[in-house]
Amino acid sequence: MRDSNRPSLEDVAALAGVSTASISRCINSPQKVAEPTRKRIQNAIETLGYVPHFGGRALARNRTNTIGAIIPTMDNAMFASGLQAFQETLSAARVTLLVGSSNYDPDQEFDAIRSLLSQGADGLLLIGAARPQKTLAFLTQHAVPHVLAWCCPKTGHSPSVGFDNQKSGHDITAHVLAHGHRKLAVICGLREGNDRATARVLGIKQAIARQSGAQLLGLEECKYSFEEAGAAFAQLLSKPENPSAVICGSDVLAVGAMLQAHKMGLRVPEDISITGFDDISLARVTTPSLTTVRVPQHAMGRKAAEVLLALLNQEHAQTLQHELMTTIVGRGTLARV
Amino acid sequence: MRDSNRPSLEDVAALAGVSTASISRCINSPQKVAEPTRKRIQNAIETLGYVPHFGGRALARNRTNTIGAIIPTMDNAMFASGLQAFQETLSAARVTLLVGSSNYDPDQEFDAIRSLLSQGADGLLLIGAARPQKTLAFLTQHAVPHVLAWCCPKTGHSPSVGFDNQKSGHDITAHVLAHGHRKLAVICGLREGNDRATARVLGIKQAIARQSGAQLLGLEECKYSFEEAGAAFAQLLSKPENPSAVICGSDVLAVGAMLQAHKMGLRVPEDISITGFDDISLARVTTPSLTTVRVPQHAMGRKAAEVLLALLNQEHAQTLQHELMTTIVGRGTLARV
DNA sequence: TTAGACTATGCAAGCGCTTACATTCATCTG
DNA sequence: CAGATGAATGTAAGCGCTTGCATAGTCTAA
Repeated sequence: MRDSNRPSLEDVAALAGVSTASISRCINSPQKVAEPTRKRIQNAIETLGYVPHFGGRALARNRTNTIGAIIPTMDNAMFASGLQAFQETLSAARVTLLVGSSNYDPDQEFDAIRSLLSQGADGLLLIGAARPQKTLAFLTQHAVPHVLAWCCPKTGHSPSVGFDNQKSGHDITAHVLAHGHRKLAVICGLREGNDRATARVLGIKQAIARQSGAQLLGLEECKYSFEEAGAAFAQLLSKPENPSAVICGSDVLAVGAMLQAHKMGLRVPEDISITGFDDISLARVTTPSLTTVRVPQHAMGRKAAEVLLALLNQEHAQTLQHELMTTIVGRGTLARV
Repeated sequence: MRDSNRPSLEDVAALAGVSTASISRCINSPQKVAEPTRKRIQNAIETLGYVPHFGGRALARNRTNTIGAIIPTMDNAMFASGLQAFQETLSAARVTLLVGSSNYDPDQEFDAIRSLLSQGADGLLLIGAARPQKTLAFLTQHAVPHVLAWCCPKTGHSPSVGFDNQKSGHDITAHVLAHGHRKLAVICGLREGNDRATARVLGIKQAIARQSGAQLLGLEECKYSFEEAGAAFAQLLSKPENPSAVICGSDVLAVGAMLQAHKMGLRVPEDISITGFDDISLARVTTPSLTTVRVPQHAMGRKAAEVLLALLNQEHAQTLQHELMTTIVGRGTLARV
């Protein structure tokens, strides 16, 4: 049954006294329509309040101009500004962003992929490189254009835009060691299925191994929440020997640790140093503000969008793997010992 | 040109040896298809990796099972958890959420509305009740199902799920006054086109007016950013007479003010009290943590989704205006004088 | 046994749009 | 001035799916 409220191309055509084809052309490539006709058509569109029907268009074009992004979580701001930049860039290209979340669960990610595709997404943004065979097979079978972000896989042939998590983990640790710390501890996110967290820890361990006299007193895995990070921090400090610095795999963890330190009467950084990772806005808000690793989220999101758009337009990209650099932001939570 | 990668209903039908109609039925109302046929069809779907074509479906059904939400900003977490709850509820009903943002600009909001509708949104979530005639006319003309959130308009007949901003502004101010403060100042968001901010300030002024001896020493409007709020705070404290408490229209503003106070060597709350509004996660992170107004974001988002879904299913709702209650969360930034 | 009631499936007409191709008409060229 | 050229517009065939209606097959009850 025809929805009487919604004017169709045909209605516009009738009002403007032209064929539907002209209307379509007028909308999609105005230069193909003569000036006076165009004016008449635009008037008709205006008066009817015509909005093209998405389904009809998608069907005829076999393209939705929609792309999907699957983010592990929206709970914290870890991916927010990258996603924002991604979205802005897409928006400029008149492409709509559809967001799904995986909850750090490969199965949920798979579902999200199916769901976004069934919503008509022309391409996908995925976080990280590690995923089960089933997912990879699905992406291949359907030839889904996609780009990986927040990582820079040395293997595989998916386009990617990201940074070297392992190297960054190494760097911040070297930075902490350079401040004289030797007894370290780590709080990281759950590593299973999370290649970024895994790589960061690898880098941290590597840096510690390279520094004589340095030791890793403990490592706690937990979800990215203040509460769990607080508990992890307490756990690390319940052992006979206390670390002088706790390196955290994310700002959220670091802030959770700081909150807990405060509860336990420990001063940061006088009694214990804490570092984060990501440099989300949270990092500037705490007292003292957080020494952390700045991830070029904005550039990453933007570049990822550009790569994906190029992919959809069948442009042949030169570079498939884009590696961006992280930097260390020295603020107040790291003391010299 | 047919995309060879993508199996269509017809392909599945051929493989399963049935008509396309049966496949469609098997997907949309399995009970209408006999057990053995269903099995065969499911097999075929599986082996081909069939995913229904969104456009085709949307066209045939004239419904996308997609709804749009237009949020003023995604920069901060002000709307995050409400939106999260909204999305979860929709998700459970197999409806996809499309998010747009307006940047607190009515024109951008109008564009976002058009854009989401042209993306096929079946309905919309909008924040606040104040919008230009042009927008209202458009919504009416197209008979767009929508619900307003974060507000509870006494007038107009759009369904809404929200709270009384004015009353909440009044309440937190009364709370501050009850702590003995008499010299107050306010930092609020830009009020033009923002009925929530406007109402909150109205409530604040009302409460001050009702308390003899209380005065409003200054009011600064600024964008919702730490920096601008910091500048606003500095401005308020540059006058001959200093407030003993600064009431902020949002946690973001309050945190910006706290950061600035810290820079200026003022202790919170010993030297100056600060209150927020919203109770986003930020509020727990500062030292001391923020006294603020808790907005029932989760309940609001969930309820809004329920109302909107009911609307789309043509169910006749009893109540159209849902008002939820806010509460005051006393934490560390409000001192007694 | 057979009419009647169901159930399971197929047929085919759209849904609103895009676009290859056809047509018309004005303009130019030799 | 006939024919060629090209710009502007129209015609109509799908795109992949849903669904009302038709049909075939199965079961029940008198």
